[in-house]
Amino acid sequence: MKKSDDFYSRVYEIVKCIPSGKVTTYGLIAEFLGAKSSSRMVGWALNAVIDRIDIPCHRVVNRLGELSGKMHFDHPQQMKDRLLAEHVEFIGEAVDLSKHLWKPDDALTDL
DNA sequence: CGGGTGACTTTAC
DNA sequence: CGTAAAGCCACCC
Repeated sequence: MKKSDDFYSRVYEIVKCIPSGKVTTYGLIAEFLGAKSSSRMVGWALNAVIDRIDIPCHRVVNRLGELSGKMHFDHPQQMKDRLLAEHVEFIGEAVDLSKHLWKPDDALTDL
């Protein structure tokens, strides 16, 4: 495996590294990749792999912790349901980032 | 190269 | 809270 293929591949690698019970944001991933303004591409990249269980797209939320991508799931409720199953606490419809925010930097330890 | 796109973000009304 | 618009950038054709 290469450490850097494309922007997309990097997104997948990072998302796959998100530990259970943790979530991250599009902006954080994009920023980590060096293109903080390409946060949209992060979500778009996930949409291309939404079918791959290898990539827990449900652990990626917007900067407020809202499940902005749930609408793209076959069953939107599943996104929140999965997070709840991973002991992720919610504040209304948003994840409690103050307790479950994960940074790509933490992946460096494993990569 | 250029145009279209988007699961973002920010500002504004 | 809602919608709108702009900025922004990588990918695809």
